[in-house]
Amino acid sequence: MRARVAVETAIYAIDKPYTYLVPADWNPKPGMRVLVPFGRGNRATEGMLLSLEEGDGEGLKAVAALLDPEPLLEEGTLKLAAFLRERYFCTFYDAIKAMLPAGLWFRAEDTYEIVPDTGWREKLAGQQEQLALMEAVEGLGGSAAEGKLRSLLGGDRKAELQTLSRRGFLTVSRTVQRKNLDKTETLLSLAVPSEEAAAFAAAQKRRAPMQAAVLELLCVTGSVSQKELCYFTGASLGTIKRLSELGYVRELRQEVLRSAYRVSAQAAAPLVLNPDQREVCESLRQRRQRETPGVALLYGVTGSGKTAVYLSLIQDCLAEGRSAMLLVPEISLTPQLVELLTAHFGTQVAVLHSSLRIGERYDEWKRIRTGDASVVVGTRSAVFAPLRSLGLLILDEEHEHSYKSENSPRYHAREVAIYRGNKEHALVLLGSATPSVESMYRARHGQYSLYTLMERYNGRALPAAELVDMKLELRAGNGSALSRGLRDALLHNEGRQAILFLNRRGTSRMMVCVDCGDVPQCPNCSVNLTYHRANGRLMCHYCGHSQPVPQNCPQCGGHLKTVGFGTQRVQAELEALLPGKEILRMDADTVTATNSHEAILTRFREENLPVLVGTQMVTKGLNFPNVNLVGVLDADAALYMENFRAAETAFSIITQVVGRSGRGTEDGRALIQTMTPENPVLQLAARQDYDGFYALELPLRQLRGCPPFADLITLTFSGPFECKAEEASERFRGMLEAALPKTTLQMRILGPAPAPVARVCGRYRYRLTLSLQATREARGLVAYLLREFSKEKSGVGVFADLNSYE
DNA sequence: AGCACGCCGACT
DNA sequence: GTCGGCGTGCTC
Repeated sequence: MRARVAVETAIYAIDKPYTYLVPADWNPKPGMRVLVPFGRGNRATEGMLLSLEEGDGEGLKAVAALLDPEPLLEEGTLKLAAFLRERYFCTFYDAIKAMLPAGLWFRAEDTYEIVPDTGWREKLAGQQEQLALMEAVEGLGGSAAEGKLRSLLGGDRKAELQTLSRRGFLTVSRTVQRKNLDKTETLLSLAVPSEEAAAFAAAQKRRAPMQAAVLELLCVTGSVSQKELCYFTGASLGTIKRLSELGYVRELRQEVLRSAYRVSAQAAAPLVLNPDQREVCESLRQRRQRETPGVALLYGVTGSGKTAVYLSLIQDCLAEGRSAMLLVPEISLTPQLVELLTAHFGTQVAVLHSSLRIGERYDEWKRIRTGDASVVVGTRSAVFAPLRSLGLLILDEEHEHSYKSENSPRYHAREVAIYRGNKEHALVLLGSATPSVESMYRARHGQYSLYTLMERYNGRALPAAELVDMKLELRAGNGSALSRGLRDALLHNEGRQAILFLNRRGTSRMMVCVDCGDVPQCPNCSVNLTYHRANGRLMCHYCGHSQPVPQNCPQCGGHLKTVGFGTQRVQAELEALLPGKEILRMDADTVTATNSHEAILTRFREENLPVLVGTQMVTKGLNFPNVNLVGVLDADAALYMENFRAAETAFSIITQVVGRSGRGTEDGRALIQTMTPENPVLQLAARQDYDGFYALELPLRQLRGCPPFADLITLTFSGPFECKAEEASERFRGMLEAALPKTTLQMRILGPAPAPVARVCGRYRYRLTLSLQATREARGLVAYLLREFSKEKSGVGVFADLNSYE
């Protein structure tokens, strides 16, 4: 038998199924991991068994070992990995690593062993480095793992170790081990009838009171975990061992799951749907019953109750014995949603997101796989959750950028959800108050079905939003962050609350020299260093470079001062405006581990503080019934981004924050401060006019050859020399232009141009952008050229990104 | 990307 | 002669 295997170490240029011989009496199945010899050196390498075929293995290497007793991936999941590989220009292993929890991975390590009687001591005389290495191995008992040597001697000893093994002084062997083992606990129970145990306990009471206590507890409870038993009785492990030896107690090892979330304390309030919601639910329910339910877009204004629709549909799904997933952009911003789901569905809910510890994540994954959990709520990567008989996939806030992965595989969770929904006959429901232009286009052109919820909760009207011209404020001598109108509104808002939003990309701070204006830059990247208060250091978000804050400006020796992104200044202005009132601030500095996003919002609501000022974070979160005033302090910031989605993002953010106002009993008000009040995107956002925005944006997308009319493939070339990176992208353009006439493809090629962040980790980056229909043929051509390019060994790396958000 | 093979200069 | 530096080409 022969096996087709995807190999872990294969890079993109050589990634393909490799064929190996399988020994006759083995029982391999597709989806199992294997160990195979790979490359000239026949290094033991992890691989994934893709398929099996009949035939002899003439001239083939043989699979060395099966690593899994049962398949880890099913047929469908293997196909999904192939889909990711083909669509997002990644290797097979990149794809499966994104799909599986980290706890499953094996770690390979080389162990070096001294070959006896080689006379290495004499032959290496004078070669200090190598001699030291050999002696270190000898000191460790003649055999040492690479990691151990590295920590002992420091630095990378790979080259020297290789030389020593080539010269025959050392042998190398490879061990492959699971990184995270399943957590188990020992369960104890009585090994004898309880009467007998009780009698023994009574007899032992004087001489061995601990033994008696253990047995008495076991008589009452039947079986208890060893940890709990020790905790409640104060017994030591020795006591238990002794009882086990005496034959009174039986030990049983059992797997336990680490769960990150506790079950909700309160029971769920029954779901009450208004007539609109009920109608949408009913219609979606029918759609879900179809053989191919397809994709539905639920367009519902802020506060129209999309969540209730989600819950109702999930409920139905479970009642039918099918499972469901709910994806959210960022779980830490939506703790109330997780709470709501656990209140309704209890332990059936599994939560998956990036800040879970590896073990927790792995355990949630296992609960899903075994069917113990049938509702998954999670961020982007939860779209791969191994739910069986999936009936429903929901993407809440489907327009959010966090659904797009920024590293390989650069997938979009929406696209993966649609793929899965299609294959597994499950309904995909995209929800948003400001749908992405792509999704709305598809909904209006019949590719998706469109459902609308226009009625706001409690029938509240949308807040009245006004654009405030900040140019006029400046002319009137008001240089502060708050316009006169906003000051006035804040002063006459007695007893009510206001949210002020400072729209800055990112949420970080930097340092600037007050004398020469210099801003410390990262030595490796073309970005400003950001100041981290927690460790008092300047750090780079791209490469991780970190340095202490300099005493004085490195350029002129002047004074360095941190510049907040303005929230601090606004806070000070507000304190002056409203003396004696506490002004709550929420940004990267005030949100810490102990003072969470949630804690700040809770204080705001419960203490009825007058003003909350903050960055992006204030746009998401709980509903505040007492907020009747919202201020967007610098609406322009969102508009000036290099991305074709800038307008969409700005519209969405402003609409969201304006929607925070007037959720209670009275109608709200919103003031949007801008230098360009004539900007149509801002005007439309102020009117909450999504349809108007869509009508404005769509023809621009068509004109520019952007989604939904065409796909964009971004090719990024990076290398240590700027001219080489540029030259390489120029050459790639030439390769594309030469290949195009032989195809039926149409494409527009933009660039080369320096990437928005031109240097990262000391590597210069250039970009080509292709505007085309990303058909199979087009992707195939790009993939082919990427492989050809990599073979050139130009010293320039390249990656492709389909419909990038960067 | 690794890794081995091979050719060439330096040193024993 | 032997060792190691670096260029080249392949990975079932």
